[in-house]
Amino acid sequence: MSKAIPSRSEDYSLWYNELVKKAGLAENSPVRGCMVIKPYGFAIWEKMQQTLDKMFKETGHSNAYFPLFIPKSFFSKEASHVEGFAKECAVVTHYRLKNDEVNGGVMVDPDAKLEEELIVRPTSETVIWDSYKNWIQSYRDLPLLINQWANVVRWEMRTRLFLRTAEFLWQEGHTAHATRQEAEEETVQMLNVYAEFAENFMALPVTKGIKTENERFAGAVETYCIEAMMQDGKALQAGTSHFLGQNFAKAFDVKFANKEGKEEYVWGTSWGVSTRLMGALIMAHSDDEGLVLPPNLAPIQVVIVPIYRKDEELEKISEVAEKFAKELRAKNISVQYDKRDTHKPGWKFAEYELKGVPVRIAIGPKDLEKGTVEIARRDTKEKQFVAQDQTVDHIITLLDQIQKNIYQKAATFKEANTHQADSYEEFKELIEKKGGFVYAHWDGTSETEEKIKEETKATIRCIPLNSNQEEGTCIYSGKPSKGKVLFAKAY
RNA sequence: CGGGGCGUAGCACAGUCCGGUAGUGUACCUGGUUUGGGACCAGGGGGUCGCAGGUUCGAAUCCUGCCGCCCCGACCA
Repeated sequence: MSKAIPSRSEDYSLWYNELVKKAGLAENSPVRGCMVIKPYGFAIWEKMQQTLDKMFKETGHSNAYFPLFIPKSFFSKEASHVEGFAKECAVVTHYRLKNDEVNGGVMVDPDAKLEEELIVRPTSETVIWDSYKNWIQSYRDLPLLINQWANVVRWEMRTRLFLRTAEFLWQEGHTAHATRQEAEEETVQMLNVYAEFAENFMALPVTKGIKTENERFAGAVETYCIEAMMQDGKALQAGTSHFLGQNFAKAFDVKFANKEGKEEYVWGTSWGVSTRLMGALIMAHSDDEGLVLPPNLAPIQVVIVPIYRKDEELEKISEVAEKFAKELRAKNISVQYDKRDTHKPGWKFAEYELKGVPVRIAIGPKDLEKGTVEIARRDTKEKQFVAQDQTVDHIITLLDQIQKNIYQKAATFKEANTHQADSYEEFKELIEKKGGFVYAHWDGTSETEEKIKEETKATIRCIPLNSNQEEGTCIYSGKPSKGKVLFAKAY
């Protein structure tokens, strides 16, 4: 990137957009509000998918797939669910086109109107619970632990690459349980899986918490979330896990016979993360040179660039390079040896920095002479010469250090931009001037939350799980508060 | 849907006020010299100036209408 990370939110948006495009992650599609994910961007997403999928399976979940289309009638069975999603749904009304004899081209065939419209899923609770009705009869069928990798469509008014697109890729878990307690435990478990993934793989420190009633998922009893801080100080909701109570079971009549032979409604959860995580990854770690990818998610962890004048030189360098590539791959490290003669070394250096490759090895004639290689790390941009016989070990430790360092840097930033406000004056000052996360007392009412949002644009991101339960008075209304909550401007 | 900005070569833009038949950088192609931080020189290809209509001898430029994109707001993962 030619310019430094901008501080004004408007400039930050442009900077972000430019980075996403330059790094070859994604681009705007001609289709309204949609994006094209390019191979390099998709490679990162695949890494995320593989990692999460493994974590889901380790916690006992299985994958399945449900329809893209949801009959309108399904959708309206859970009252608050419709209300929450009605405004942003794409609707299929016809099933055929025909030649337009008047204007040329094709037109929607008016004779092909569907009797019942189909909604393109904005989320799959309704179709899935409709199936669960048939899948669940007895307590022996529970718990039912299903996940689906899918695309969903939400007709958002304004879109932004990865963070909010009309169509996005995600994973949605939908589980059914015999008891309230078990469902609640599942909700928290999956929240912890997300937090672990964010922190250990994305190198993204997150705050776990519960959403307020205003921000709660439509149809949920309780919504848990993880909130991350971006480099402009704004908050980004990185994942949600919902305790659905018996709401969907009642709406879709999903009952089971318990051990005593009595019929009961099942208890549900749902949880999801999306390609939005890609946005989080980009915004949390990138610098003026481009992406900074944590080694645990980087499609290419190590790139080897030869520096040479003549073909004989390249041959000798390649021998060394191929040897390292082989040895590193044997240690499960993904390596790319870029010996293209169509680009010069300096060009390649800049290119791989833009793409966020964590480690670069450069090998030139000087290295052949001295038995060394030059190793550069992306996060700090430090370079050093390392003896060839120590290179593999060095890189293994280095990748680990980089992973930790990126996390630490983000954690330090989050810490430094988290503040406490004891009065509304102080609160407004912090939100306006410093941004970041602001902890403050709140009286627990939606009215106060709304007022603060109107006046400052800051919303309650969550009621943090690990918050100290100190009593106090609401900064806005002066009424009693049970503990501080997390406010921030959000994406 | 409101408020601002913008549509000219693959990309980034100048030219528009003041009309004269399209330009710069970059990318691309060819040849040569280069290669330890996005090389240099020479030559070359590529644009119905967003679309439609109007004014004019003549329109990227002026007028009218439409379409699209971006940023901010409302909505949201």
